[in-house]
Amino acid sequence: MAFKGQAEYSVDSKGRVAIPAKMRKSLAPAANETFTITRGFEDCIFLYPMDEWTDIEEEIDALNMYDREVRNFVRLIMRWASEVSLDGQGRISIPNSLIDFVELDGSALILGAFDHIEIWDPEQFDGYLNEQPDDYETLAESVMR
Amino acid sequence: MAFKGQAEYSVDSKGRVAIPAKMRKSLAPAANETFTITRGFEDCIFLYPMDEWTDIEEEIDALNMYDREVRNFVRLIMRWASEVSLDGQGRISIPNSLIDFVELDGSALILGAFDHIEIWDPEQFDGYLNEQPDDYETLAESVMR
DNA sequence: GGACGATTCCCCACATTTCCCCACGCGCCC
DNA sequence: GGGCGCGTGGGGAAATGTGGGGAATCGTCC
Repeated sequence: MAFKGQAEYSVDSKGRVAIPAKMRKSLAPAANETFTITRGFEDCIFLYPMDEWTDIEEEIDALNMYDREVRNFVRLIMRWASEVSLDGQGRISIPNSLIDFVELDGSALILGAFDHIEIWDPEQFDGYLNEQPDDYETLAESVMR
Repeated sequence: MAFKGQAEYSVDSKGRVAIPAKMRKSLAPAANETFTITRGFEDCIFLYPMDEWTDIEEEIDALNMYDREVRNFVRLIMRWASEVSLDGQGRISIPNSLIDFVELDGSALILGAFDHIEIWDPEQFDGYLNEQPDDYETLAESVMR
């Protein structure tokens, strides 16, 4: 039940974005139509269904908070995080802080990314693709071994 | 039910600060709407819900008080500590000593930091962020392995 | 020992924001 | 071609953050 596909949807004046119906169908019942939304890597937003996020929390819980680097990381990941649920129309509302952070204005690119969903500003994503030094085939060789 | 998110709220003339509703909902019933507030690491205030603080007390209890370093640490952490409870409006009042210590004036940044809540002076937090040598992605690579 | 003052605590009221519900139109699928 | 599902937009009600006031408590000074 992994998240697949992409779609470009509008972000309305209230910061709401629809989650594609196909991705909604990939949601485990245990997720209870609820996500944890937070800052992603490389200037995008991560959307973890509740059941997946629980695993991440367990990993964080196992860290040693008396380590300075751990505190830095925990502050960065948790300060952007919040819980969001689907409304009756299958949308979530993105916190203003995250909209500013990834510079969303008007439209958003929704990406299925296996265990989570990503939200990008379409232009930022174009820029990200162009920055990639390695092509698809080279990446596959080095990652999948 | 970890603490997530951030908010910038005002500190009124009586030293009161609201705790964001979302964080209040993450409070375990066992915490009984009560926190232990104390000096945090890196110039901020730590706010531990009562149930989490119990764990810390057990850790401290296990330390060897005949060790000079242990005594120094215990003095530092305990001398700033006190118990605070939420009022009818979901606020706590911060002891004057801690307000002076982190140089709060007028507004405070409330951070969810997994097992506790942090209170920063907004400018101090900006300075802290700028001091960070590593970016988010690098930190994640070194911490989460 | 009593009275005064300062401080703390609790309650009430307002303004803003957030959330939830309803309604419309396009497009896809049957 | 018709119906149903899906994405989009707006409005009303409840919850949230903010400020102030009054009563009880504590400590201090006379």
